[in-house]
Amino acid sequence: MTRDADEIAPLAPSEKPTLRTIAEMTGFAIATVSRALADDPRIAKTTREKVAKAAKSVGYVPDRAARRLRTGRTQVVSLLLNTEHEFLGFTHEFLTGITDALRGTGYSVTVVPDQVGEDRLAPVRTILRNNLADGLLFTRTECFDPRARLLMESGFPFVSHGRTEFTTPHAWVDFDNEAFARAAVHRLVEKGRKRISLILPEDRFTFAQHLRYGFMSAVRETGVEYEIVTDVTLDSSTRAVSEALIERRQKPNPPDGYICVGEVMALVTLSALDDTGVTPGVEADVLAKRASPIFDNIRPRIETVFEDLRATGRAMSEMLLRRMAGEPPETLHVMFKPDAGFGDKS
Amino acid sequence: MTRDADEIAPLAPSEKPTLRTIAEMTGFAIATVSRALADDPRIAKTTREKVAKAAKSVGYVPDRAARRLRTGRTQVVSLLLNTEHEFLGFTHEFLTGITDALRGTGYSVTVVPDQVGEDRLAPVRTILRNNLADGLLFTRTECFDPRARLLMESGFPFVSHGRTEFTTPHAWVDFDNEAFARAAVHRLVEKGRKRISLILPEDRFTFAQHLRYGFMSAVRETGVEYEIVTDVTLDSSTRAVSEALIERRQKPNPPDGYICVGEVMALVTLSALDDTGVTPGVEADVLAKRASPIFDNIRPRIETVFEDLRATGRAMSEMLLRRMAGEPPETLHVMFKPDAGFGDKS
DNA sequence: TGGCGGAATTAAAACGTTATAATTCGACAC
DNA sequence: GTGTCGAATTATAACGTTTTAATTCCGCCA
Repeated sequence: MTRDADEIAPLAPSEKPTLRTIAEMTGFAIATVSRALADDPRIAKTTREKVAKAAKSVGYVPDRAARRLRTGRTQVVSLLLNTEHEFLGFTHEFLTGITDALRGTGYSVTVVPDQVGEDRLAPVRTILRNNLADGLLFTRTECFDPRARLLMESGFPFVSHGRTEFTTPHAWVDFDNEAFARAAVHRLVEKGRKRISLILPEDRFTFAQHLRYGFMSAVRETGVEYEIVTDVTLDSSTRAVSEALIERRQKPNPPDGYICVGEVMALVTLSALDDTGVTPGVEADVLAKRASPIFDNIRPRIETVFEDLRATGRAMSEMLLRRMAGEPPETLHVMFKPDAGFGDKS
Repeated sequence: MTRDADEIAPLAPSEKPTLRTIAEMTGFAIATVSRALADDPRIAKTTREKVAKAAKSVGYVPDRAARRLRTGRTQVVSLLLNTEHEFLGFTHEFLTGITDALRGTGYSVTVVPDQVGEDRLAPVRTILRNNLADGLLFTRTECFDPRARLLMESGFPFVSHGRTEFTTPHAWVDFDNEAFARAAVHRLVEKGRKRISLILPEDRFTFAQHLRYGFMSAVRETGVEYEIVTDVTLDSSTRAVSEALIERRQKPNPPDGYICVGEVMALVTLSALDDTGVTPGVEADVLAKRASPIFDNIRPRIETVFEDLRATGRAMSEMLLRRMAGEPPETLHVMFKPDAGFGDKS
């Protein structure tokens, strides 16, 4: 109506600006403003510019609830976070990578607890049914992960940390645990170790298979003796692991090389060795995968391979953004390789 | 219209149930259903029951976007999470406590990065302006924390981890760092240590004051020698801290007692001692505050005090719920005390 | 018989968007 | 002049709630 002048009307006192505010300022209809802000080419360029200017001048930012109600898109990404085990740097690094990648995209991250013991599907179902997110990230992937299956069936965008054994492709980011295990065995043999011990995750996790395969094939290649600790897994309590390790050392022919998947295992192993009077680097060697830079300060120094979880979180988020934008999952995966060799510095 | 029968109509195929669905099933109006579900006493009891039953039978759950649009409440709690420093167990434990306490309340947690280096207010402003949450949690509180100030001015519910020095009351949860520092000094003196070293957080953080005060008063009480490391703070890089510690040991009259605020400092200190040929427990002692249970596996064993961050996260969330429900902040605070004394087991 | 009060329910508006389906209006062809 | 087309804009409905302000209806009193 009052669109004669080229000037935009001054903004109303101090109410939250909405499309209507801008419409009144510029004299255009709400629908036009909405389209103009979406940069719809069907709106005249001059109009778009005028609207953009007005929007900026009042600091307009679209109401998420309204947009969400209308479009059904939440602008939220959910992270299924394991809360029962110890992770040291894991959670922190991973989360940092995720928020890093999502910065400036308008997406926010919500954290949803994932108890491996309980029904891992429950939180996923809630998210799907209540439409709480546009995409999902999760860790600790199982070979036939029920979450992955449900999400694939529902056509819901997700990226898993770790692969599955499903034939249908989905987006994933993984660390090459097979290569890690293989390299660790070779390195220990190189150091003259004769009997190598490994603690695995529970079998249902995909990376248990990768670790086992890498370990076994390197063991066969080198002919070194080996043992895979039974009774105890990566998820056992530190106390249980510690007891198992100590008990083993009191029996004949104990291992002299230890491969540790993660810093918690490494610390437990080191303390168990210490408690049984074994000096790492002398009578035995410990090799570990670690996610936290702080490990440089562990004494005695041990050789480690660094899994960059910040980069992992970043990669997963970027992938999820692409999935949510409609990109098909076929080519969306990244495998992080262990760095060239072991070393306590890198 | 068809409310003659007492039976509720069978639900429509497989669409997302809404108030309208239930209204059609029961024959009541949407408004009635809404009220009934809110257990409004102005609705007849029998009606409420019938509606509840129908809602349950179709698994109705209110649409968050719609509710949010209508009421302005987001059902979201935001956590300002520091992403630049190393925290080992901190983030994981803290977050676990939060999700724990929020389970079943309908609130979800979003994680927002908080870079101490950058403008710490920016994320808060965004949250306020865009109405992204109903409440806020943050850590690493400063004496005159600008975030706390802004939030108090805006009347926005929040709980800080750590106190401020503002006169206006606000909700907080804190660990008694003063008592920790005091107890640590006394314990070291008890062990026969003569010169005690402490690394503090940057001055602007409130807990720096508490630590300093506890430390200094115990030092005066006992008459022990002391030094507060300059040049370096809790937030310095591990490398810088390590170098400072090592350098100090090469000068005359080095400390023989170290108080470490957090496991990162403890590890760095232990490794620095090791690197300079000092055996903890013999020529020097290290005492630490820790947040992660894994520290039991650190060798050499050191005495620690456990700050339960899971409980902290839980307490903060519960408090925030009460704040969001309108409870005034005056009485909302909890101080966690260090456990009775030092010990490597508890 | 008429009116009144109160309990129970409901119609309708609103929250701020987006998308569908008009509507306007000038230009241009016939 | 009439008709058609297309570009630009707009009115309107809808998303699923909550809440204000009716409306219905019954019993009861005068």
